Amino acid sequence: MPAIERFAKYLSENRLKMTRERRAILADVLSVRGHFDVDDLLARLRRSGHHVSRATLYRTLPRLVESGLIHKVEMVDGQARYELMIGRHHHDHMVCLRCGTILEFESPEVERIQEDVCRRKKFVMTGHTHQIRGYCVSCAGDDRARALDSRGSNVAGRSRAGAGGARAGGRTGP
Amino acid sequence: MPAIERFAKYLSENRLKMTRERRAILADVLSVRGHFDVDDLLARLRRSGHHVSRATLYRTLPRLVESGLIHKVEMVDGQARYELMIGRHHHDHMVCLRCGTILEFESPEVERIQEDVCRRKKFVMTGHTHQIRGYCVSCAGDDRARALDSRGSNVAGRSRAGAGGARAGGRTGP
DNA sequence: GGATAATTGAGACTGAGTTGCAACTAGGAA
DNA sequence: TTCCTAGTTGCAACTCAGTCTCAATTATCC
Ligand SMILES: [Zn+2]
Ligand SMILES: [Zn+2]
Ligand SMILES: [Zn+2]
Ligand SMILES: [Zn+2]
Repeated sequence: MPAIERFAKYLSENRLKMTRERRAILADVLSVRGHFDVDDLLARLRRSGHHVSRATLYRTLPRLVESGLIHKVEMVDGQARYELMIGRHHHDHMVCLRCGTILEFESPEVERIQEDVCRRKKFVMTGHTHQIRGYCVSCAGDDRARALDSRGSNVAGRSRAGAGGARAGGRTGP
Repeated sequence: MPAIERFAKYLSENRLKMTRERRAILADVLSVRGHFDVDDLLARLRRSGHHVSRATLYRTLPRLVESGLIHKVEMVDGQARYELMIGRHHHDHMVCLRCGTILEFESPEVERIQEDVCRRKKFVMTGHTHQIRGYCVSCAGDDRARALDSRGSNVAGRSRAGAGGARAGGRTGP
């Protein structure tokens, strides 16, 4: 089933409306591969001439998540990312502290162990977050790398471009 | 080596000073078992008659982390926790979405797999975060549980006591 | 073509955490 | 011990992601 149709179905099933804004957001989301954040999305929307307010975007993303079209990646650095989940299945992430690159990994073994642990502790798991921090190939070996994290305030190069005005930042994740 | 001495060593090695505030914070941190957040700590400090500003607390915690005495647990819900690490080793966490209880687990197997993955992707790992969300024994089976998370905005019962004034909240994490 | 409930945008607000700055103080030098 | 200076503190203003309020707008059902 086409994404737009799937979203429409989800909406009508929940007595929600298919608005121009929601259509624009979905269209944009479908056009990106990889992980993106709210600012990325907003910048692209504006560039393509759509007027969607930040509030509306923040209100729509959870709908797209609930409809199963995208997935929210709650980053520990406090900046959530999203990714298209159509035809994909669960995986976890590795984040480069210098360039921001996000790699993916999956391990049925780890998933199994998680369930074992939960069973043992009688814990009902509803979700999990598993992120590896460090430096990707092209950033490792760099001077700035090393040290930081593990012990110490692990906050390194955020990709946030300084930005000029209040919240106009245009980011373009690698 | 006693904690206070270890901290003093760390401080002098870094040309930092052992102030009354730092001593009070360390003493308090040493008196707690389990995971605590900044508000917990601040409330206890005030209760025990110490005047330590929020800013100072935020400035001191990274020092305690760097000295290896405590560890920062970056929660995905945006509220960092800390825990004493003296005589302990690495572990990860399970967080109850209803009561806030934090359980711990450790799996050498998972840690090994992580390293394998990194080796394979030529990623230099400096740290990781692995958190399982769900419901603990006493909260599972409850009505409010179920649904939420996994798909949908996984935000459930934060332990935050309503609190009256601006930031006076007294929390007492289980 | 309405009626009506959902939606939108703007801006105020929240909450965790950070920062600039003037006053203060630990701790080595004299 | 007294001085001197770099480090420290508290406060308040600020940042930043995200949420909320509310009047105006609009999709959908009849
Ligand atoms: Zn996983
Ligand atoms: Zn991914
Ligand atoms: Zn681990
Ligand atoms: Zn722990």
